Amino acid sequence: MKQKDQKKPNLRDVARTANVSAATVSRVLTGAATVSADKKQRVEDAIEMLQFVPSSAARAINSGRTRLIGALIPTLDHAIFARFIEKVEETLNTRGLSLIVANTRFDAAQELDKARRLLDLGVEGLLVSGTSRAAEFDALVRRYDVPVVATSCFRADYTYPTVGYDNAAVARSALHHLTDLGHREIAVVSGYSANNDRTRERLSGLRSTVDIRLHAVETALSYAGARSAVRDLLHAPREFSAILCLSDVLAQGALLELRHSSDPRAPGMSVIGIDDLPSSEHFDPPLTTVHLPVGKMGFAAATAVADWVELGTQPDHVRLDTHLMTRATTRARE
Amino acid sequence: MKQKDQKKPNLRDVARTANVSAATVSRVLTGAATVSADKKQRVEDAIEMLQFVPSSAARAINSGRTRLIGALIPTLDHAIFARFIEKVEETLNTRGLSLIVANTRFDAAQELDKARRLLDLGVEGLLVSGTSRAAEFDALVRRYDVPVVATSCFRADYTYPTVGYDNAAVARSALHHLTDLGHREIAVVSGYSANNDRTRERLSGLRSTVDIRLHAVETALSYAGARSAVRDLLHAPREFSAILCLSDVLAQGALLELRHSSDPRAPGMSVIGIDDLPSSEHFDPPLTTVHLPVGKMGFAAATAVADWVELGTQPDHVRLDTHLMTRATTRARE
DNA sequence: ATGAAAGCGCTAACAG
DNA sequence: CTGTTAGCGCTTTCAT
Repeated sequence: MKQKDQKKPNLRDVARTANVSAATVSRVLTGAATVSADKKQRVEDAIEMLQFVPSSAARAINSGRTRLIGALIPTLDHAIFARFIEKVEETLNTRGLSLIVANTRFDAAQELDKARRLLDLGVEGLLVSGTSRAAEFDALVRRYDVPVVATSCFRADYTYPTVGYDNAAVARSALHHLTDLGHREIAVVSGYSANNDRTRERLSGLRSTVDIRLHAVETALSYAGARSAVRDLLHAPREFSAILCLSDVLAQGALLELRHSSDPRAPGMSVIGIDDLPSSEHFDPPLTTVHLPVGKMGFAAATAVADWVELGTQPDHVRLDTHLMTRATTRARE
Repeated sequence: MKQKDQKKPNLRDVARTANVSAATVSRVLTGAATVSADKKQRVEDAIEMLQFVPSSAARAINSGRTRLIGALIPTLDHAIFARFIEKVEETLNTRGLSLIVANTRFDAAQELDKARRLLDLGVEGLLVSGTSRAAEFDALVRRYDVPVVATSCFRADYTYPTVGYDNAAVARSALHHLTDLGHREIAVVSGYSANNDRTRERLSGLRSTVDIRLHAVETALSYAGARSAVRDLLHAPREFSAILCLSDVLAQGALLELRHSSDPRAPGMSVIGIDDLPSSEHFDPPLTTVHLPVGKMGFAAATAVADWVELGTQPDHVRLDTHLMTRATTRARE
């Protein structure tokens, strides 16, 4: 009541009101050192009465820490990334860190831009997706000297530790499932590979196989994209008895198109996806797909950066296991 | 080369190497005042050679700004929230602000907790979802004195400005569509309302209508939840000719179950959703639903906090228009 | 145009 | 256990 309420009170004001030194106030704030119950009480009362809130900036300048981690992800508009980020946030929080998200829209230039922003904001670590980025990225990171962990892939030889699965192997396992069922002519539907190295890795895993005729098409990563791709495929002269979709969204879209289609091959067509979205299990029919442990990946990636930031030791690469979920959309070639 | 490379260089080091004062360095950093081309060049060279990066904390302490906005959202694991957040991030970025996300898992206690964290971190504004929150929330916000904008709803009488649509009206418009088609006995499938005020608002919009028999059930907000709810509904003695789902995930799940079902009523059953997920249009059959402009909402909400933070003027409530998307899953009662 | 000096709000080192 | 004294790294008057 004595002072004007115009200015926000600072620690010194609290000290004054509580009749103690600034150091003592700081002590009760950090909970670190021992303070007599009496003074502690007085300080807390003063804090309450002045409605004091400590300045995060001042704390940061002294501790040299911001407790912020930045994540550069292509988009949140895919269940798979959203789930990942959700788990990252949760894990970081248990480590006392907070998450700043930045969408890059699958664009290296935007990624670089946002990285600059985040670094400038003082993030203590960075999470990135995949392994292909702008040339200036490394220099930037070296300059700011912050830990960087790459996710959604496993590449023991990459500049930064990777946390993910082997995309080539994943695609291969889907392919093997189809070939084991006797399929020899297979259509491959993927999102555009130009700006997506996960897609490229998966495609490369496929290319290395012989004796099988693959017919690959790229389309927009959506139901609509998949439907039109499958429609085109069905109209093309090329034969195929199975469709390998490089992600579940595409596989679900393909399934919708096949059901809709009057093509005689449609009912018997095998379809397999990659991701194992929550919805895939309950789709009709349940989608055969390769399960990718995104939740685990989020946890592992967050743990890796957090450890690196806190302990200062660069973490190892983490390879996550994936596995085939055989459900109802694949069958032996007739 | 002279000094040991162990410590990170600070502005003073730059000043020394460039043979200018700290003030001058600060000037070229902020780009504010005029500095002679010569000195400016020297400073930039020094910055480059020392690989100097300014401290965000120090900048923050002086400017009193963190440029951080916090968003408290239930989950990222729903397309609808993910899309919203994506747009928020994008919009905030064009305003020079960054987004810290915190998931609350539909839990008021967690929301309060995370709000505390965010505020403590120094966010300059907060985005929250819906209108029901912990009692202590308001006091917390008042104390930190930051702008708060509530989204996903429109409530002109709420404590904080709201940016969203009228959930009761939305549900009502879906209902009207069904009643216009002659349906009189309608099953209503929703997520659990206990922890979700959007769901409660939608339900309340429904309750206020007479002459129609509504049979409401709550279930998990997923394909699986919807499927089991519809299965139960079909087995129950209660009759109905249409299913009103309070969100598209549920409606899609219901459709899957109906297709799967051998119940004679299944093929003729009308189904309507709310949300208009991107996938709903391409679903088979295309889902009739009420379109909710989440992207616009993200933009509007971000703009509202950003304006409030920058200009200091509390924004008005924003009511977004929704509209019925009549597609293939609803038909006149036979 | 430029530098000296005075902080911003807090924590930490050091006495006592 | 507690206060005093220095800063942390930067921006900002205020002279010059």
